[in-house]
Amino acid sequence: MRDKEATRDKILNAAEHVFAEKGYHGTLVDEIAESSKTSKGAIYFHFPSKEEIFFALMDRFANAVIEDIKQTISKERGALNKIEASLEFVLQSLVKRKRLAKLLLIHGHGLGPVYEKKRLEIYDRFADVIELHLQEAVDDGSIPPLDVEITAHAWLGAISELVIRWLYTGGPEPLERMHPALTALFLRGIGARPSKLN
Amino acid sequence: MRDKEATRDKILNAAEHVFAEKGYHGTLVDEIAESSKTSKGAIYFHFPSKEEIFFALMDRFANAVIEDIKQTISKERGALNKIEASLEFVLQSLVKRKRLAKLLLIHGHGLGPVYEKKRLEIYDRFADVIELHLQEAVDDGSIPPLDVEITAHAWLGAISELVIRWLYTGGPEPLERMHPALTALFLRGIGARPSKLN
Amino acid sequence: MRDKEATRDKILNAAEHVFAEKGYHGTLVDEIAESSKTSKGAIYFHFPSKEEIFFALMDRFANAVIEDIKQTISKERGALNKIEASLEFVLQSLVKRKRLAKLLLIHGHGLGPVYEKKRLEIYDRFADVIELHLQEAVDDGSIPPLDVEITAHAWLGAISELVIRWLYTGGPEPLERMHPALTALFLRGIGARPSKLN
Amino acid sequence: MRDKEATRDKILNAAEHVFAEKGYHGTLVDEIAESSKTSKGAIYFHFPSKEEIFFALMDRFANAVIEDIKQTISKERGALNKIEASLEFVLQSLVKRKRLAKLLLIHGHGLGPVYEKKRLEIYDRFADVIELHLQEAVDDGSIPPLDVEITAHAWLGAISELVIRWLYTGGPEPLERMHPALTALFLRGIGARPSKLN
DNA sequence: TATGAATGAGATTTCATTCAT
DNA sequence: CATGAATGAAATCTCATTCAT
Repeated sequence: MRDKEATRDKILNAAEHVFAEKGYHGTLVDEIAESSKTSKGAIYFHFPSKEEIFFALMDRFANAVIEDIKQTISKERGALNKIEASLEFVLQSLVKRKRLAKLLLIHGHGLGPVYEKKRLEIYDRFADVIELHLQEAVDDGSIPPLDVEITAHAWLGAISELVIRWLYTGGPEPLERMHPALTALFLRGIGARPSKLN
Repeated sequence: MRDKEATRDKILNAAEHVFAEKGYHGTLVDEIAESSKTSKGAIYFHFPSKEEIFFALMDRFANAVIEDIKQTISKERGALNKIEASLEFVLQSLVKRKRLAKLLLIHGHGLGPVYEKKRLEIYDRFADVIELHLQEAVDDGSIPPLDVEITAHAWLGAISELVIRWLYTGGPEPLERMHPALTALFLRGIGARPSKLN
Repeated sequence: MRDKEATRDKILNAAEHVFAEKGYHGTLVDEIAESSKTSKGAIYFHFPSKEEIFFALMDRFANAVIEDIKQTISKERGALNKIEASLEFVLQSLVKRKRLAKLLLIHGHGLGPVYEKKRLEIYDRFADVIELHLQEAVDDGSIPPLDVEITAHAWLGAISELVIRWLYTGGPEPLERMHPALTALFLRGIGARPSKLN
Repeated sequence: MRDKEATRDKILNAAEHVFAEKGYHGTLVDEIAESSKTSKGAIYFHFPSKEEIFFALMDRFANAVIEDIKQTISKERGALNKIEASLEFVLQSLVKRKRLAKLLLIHGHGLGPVYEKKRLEIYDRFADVIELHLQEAVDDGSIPPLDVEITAHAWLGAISELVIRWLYTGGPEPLERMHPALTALFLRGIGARPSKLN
């Protein structure tokens, strides 16, 4: 029997390219087939529908990023340091994986309500990590008490918006300008002591 | 002339409902026709395409909100007060006009690049108002210097994300919980003096 | 507005031709569109699915034949005469409308269980007419008591089988040979007095 | 060799189930593979096509029934007795082997002309047996001369129709009601002397 | 022999837009 | 201005069959 996984991955990789370039509705299944050098039949053997290809891509992306974030965070000591490190890491991830960022942040919306639910799920997973460490920081007295859930989601929203804007306008200064400005905004926002601010 | 407007508005109102419920691609022109109790022919008499109906709706919404914000702000004295008032007002607007908010914040994305440009335009108009007053606050020494553009967009992103989340999960505490938490986050984030925080 | 009924009929007429020639699965909706000189869109405007076109055709056929039979029968006097007349008429109908007969008797089966239900429904309507007059004949003493339901369906089955066979083998003697043989078989079968038999 | 037969039979048995339930076109080769607990590859090793599986099934059924009928008939003395016995036997066979009966009588039609030819072939084999004995009965003066070919096929048609109807409506009285009614109808129809009728 | 992943021609259906009335 | 029947390009998905393993 031929290599099942290899084909599935070829499809996913091709889909990532095409979706990112043309958006969900702009992408034909035929294009994914051609671009993946497999066939429409192979696609429908591995995925029940076009939509599911997209969702599989979102999951793959979310899992990879979450995993990386946890890795990164584990190297830091102190809740605030962990938070700051993860903020930087998320920004870097999105910037590095432009294609996937476009998928997750923009093109998916074409799917309508169904997509939005999935997206919120994924954001929740990101938020969970942030909330965890915010709560730690509150508990150890590094910052005053605050609504960690709202804060986490507000941060994610801010990051999304700025990355989308950057993705569209193609500005040159993704990290250079966004990173320090956001760090300051976020850390001040939660009442972190000035010393944490460069 | 009267009737012309009447028909156009019937179409727009119906479209607002249907788009908000099913998303852009999920909405058939036939549905708008039926829901508006006019006809497909009438729709294509008043609008050149489905896309333009959507854009007209977004403009209608953006204009109304921007106008209202300016009104609100003009009553306040002091840059920080203006900022705080507008934050509250935007939240209230979005919460009040659920349907239109859904359109602007979510469902349009299906249109792809074309839509996103339009959306960024509208966000820019919101951001402009915020930036203006942030700069004022910096200039009069109320707050330390900061990147007003990034800050404005970060705020908008945070607000969007939270409102979308609320729109989808239907949580009961839109303003009650979001408003104070966001105010604190935002004002602290820009280094407003504690006295401004309740 | 264009003439709704005319198009619907054009589609139905074309479908009758094509289905009869190629069978249900052998017929493409494209072929019906082309043959009807309308368009695929028009077809799907008038019928929700290919299947429904077929069913509409069956209904049209059944209604026409039933109507004609009733007409024919009404001219005869005496239950047995009515029965004999209708037997002759059904045979003639099927022979005359080869195309529709093929549709009803043969090609529909391609639809599977769904079709069979519909076909049984139609046969029931035919059977009802026969049963009615058989019962009359029993009641007025022309023939001995018998199971009119079973008899009616047995007759229909016999006729179907022979017509199908004729349709396939293309034998030249449809009425000439089938009609007298079947008349004798049927009338004797229900115990009609010899005088009725030529 | 053992195993080869075993697999072939597993496939045939599974196919019988699935075809009977869903009709020819409604049945996927995958379903036969799954239901037979073999594989698509195995199916295509044993049969050149889906169609041939169906035909093999029909042959299997026809052979079994014909063989049984000949057996049954050989035990009877007198042409009319043989005829009556075979009528009863065919009914019993169909009733007993519901699934195969469905296949032969109904679902195959989906195959179009190809199938119908096959079906007519099989019916011819049944008809041959009937014709043979009808002719004998005519020859020995038990019944008046008649068109034995038409009669035989008319009988088969009548039986088919009634069995199909019973198969679909699931009426409870297959033999109890059908058998005596049909016997009377058929025997009277060929002019058998009253004494033959119970 | 057996497996099941892969193929790909082709099927049905959708839907924004047009246009005769 | 309004109507809604008609258009037709294009989209997704199906499934018998093949074939590398």
